Amino acid sequence: MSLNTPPAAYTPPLGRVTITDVARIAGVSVSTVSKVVNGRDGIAAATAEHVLGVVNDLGYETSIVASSLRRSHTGVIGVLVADFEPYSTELLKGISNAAEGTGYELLAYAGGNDGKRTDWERRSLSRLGGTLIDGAVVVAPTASMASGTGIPVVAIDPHSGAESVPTVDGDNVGGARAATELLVGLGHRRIAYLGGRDGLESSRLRHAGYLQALEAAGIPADAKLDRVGGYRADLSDAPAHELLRLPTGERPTAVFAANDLSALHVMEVARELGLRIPQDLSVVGFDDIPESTRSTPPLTTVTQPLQQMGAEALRILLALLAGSPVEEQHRRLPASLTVRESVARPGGEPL
Amino acid sequence: MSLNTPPAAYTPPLGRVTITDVARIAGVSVSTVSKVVNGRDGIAAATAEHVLGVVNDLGYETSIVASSLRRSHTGVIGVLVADFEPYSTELLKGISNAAEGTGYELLAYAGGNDGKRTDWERRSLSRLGGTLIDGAVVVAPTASMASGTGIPVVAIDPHSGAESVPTVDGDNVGGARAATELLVGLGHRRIAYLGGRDGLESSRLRHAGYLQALEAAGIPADAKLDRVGGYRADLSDAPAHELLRLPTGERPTAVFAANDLSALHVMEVARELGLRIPQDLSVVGFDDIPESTRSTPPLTTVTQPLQQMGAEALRILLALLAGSPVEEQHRRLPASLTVRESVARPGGEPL
DNA sequence: CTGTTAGCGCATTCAG
DNA sequence: CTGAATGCGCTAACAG
Repeated sequence: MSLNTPPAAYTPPLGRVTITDVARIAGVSVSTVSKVVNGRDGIAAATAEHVLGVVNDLGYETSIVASSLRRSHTGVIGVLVADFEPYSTELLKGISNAAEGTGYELLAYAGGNDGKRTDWERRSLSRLGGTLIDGAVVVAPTASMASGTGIPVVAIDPHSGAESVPTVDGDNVGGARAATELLVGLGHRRIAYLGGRDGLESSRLRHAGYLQALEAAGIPADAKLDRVGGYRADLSDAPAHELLRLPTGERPTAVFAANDLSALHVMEVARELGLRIPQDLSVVGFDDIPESTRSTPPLTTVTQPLQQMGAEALRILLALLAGSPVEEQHRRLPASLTVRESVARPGGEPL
Repeated sequence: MSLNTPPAAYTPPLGRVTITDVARIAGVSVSTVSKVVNGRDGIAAATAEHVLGVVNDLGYETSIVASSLRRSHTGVIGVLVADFEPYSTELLKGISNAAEGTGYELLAYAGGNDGKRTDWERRSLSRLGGTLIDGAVVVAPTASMASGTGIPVVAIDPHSGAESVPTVDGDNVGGARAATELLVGLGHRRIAYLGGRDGLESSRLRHAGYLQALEAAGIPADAKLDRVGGYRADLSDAPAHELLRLPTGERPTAVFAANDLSALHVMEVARELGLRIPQDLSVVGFDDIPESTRSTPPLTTVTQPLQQMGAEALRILLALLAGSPVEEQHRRLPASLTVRESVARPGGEPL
């Protein structure tokens, strides 16, 4: 069959197989291959079959890059994070589960790990949007993403300030208050707070919950015990050392850290300084990442339904992509306290 | 200044800001903007400054898609996974840490969650490679990726059979043998095996380790106790039920599952069937994902240095990208047994 | 120093 | 039913 005979000028594809390679080997035009691959009709059955055979032989796949440049949609949803750490990967698991069976593929992009850049979310969105991805879930953006692109966006754990995109978060105030109340109830009075990243609404709200609980208990807020850990282990190192090196009598008997990552680091610093947990220091975190059960002792923390939050964000994004109006702009999921062995009464008596 | 006056035909950018928008508003040509943005020299300082001003005002970022189509490299490394689950996200954390400061950004792509497709790795590689990403780390590919593209590739937990790409894995045989020996040492004789995904070398090797340990102990292998769970909770459900519903006397007193995900599911099924762990059934997993400490009781498992494996894969890939010869084609990291509360002697006596 | 031209791989008109 | 032409946003030659 002459169709199967490669033309004289045939060059075996060395690197990536392109649509041109397929066309040349199949002996048809590029546009015919495109139509066959995309299932457009108006192609003779015999031609289609033959082309598909070549496609299969060569292992051709349309380049998402080239096609997205030309097309308006790609069937790919982006998940934009600063970094792949326990919090964002937990959301990712939830998003991934929820994406199953929707026909969309997932592309997670970490564009913030170069350090100094603060507007990674707008930057990433701009770099990928409009072409590569049809929509995006942005995790913990610290800046507005307005004017970034025209694609639909949903934010998880949004930044402070007005934002026009739908958001998903947990009950930050309630969770923080519950965590602080637990410590107060145990008899702690010097309860330090290791805050989150500036610019994030969750950071502001957890701080507010902490202060509310102190006030309700009649405990005056002490600026010396109120630090910022930036939600990260490295940024928590200095403030944790400062807090735990305060002279006895001033040193906190408990630390409520704004997320688990910084709480776990507080525990490390405590161990380093010879403080026993929970006898000498109680520690509470926020998020309940899987790692929170791996420490010794396991960490008491505020449980957020992270995977569910991710799934919810994807659900909203899919609705947006389908053109359905979004019923609620802010979806808040409940948080609950999970008590493990990192807390005790000030003296060290167990619960 | 006339340069700042938009030309008559000015249209405000609605969706994404393109290089053309910037050029038009800055009153220069597209190529001039390109040169400025990419820091090429041969541009008057004043022009550069002016263009950068417009770029900033408009929040322009070069589209990774368009530029990658033209350029040979993108500064982005792809991590290709079937799915975002605890195993792959743990690797992702390690890769992400190792990528910090290298100048590369990370793009994780889940192309296998559409179900029936088995050759997701070649497909994803073909869709992204050659253009979007400079190199790729492929997690648990079950098929060869040869001829997919021309970019360098490193595989973690590779498929069975000859593969030309460098690979990283853990000590599967040794780990599986240690796990089985633990159970044998406790006095178990009916030790079931819940195998991994066919096509993966790790699956084959863990099975081999299990059989080796049985043979060394003089315990005949029993086909009825040797099942396949596909490394996934859903695929483990039926075989787990079958194993645990065997009549007393035939029912295994211990299950060694090929990964933690299936081991955790075995524990769920056991609970559902009213079997107590570890009194009625001992369970051991493989991987030591963070979730393995969250179960009650915590799971005994074979610890693989997952994050380190990810970091190692990235290190090799970077060497490949830099053109350095790779010293070893197969990098195997040690595995060790981590005993938690999910195992006991057959009778149920604690350790 | 700056603008013009030519494609990267592909999908989409519009003619044959 | 199929092929040739056009352009997506961008960069790299090459002119001016």
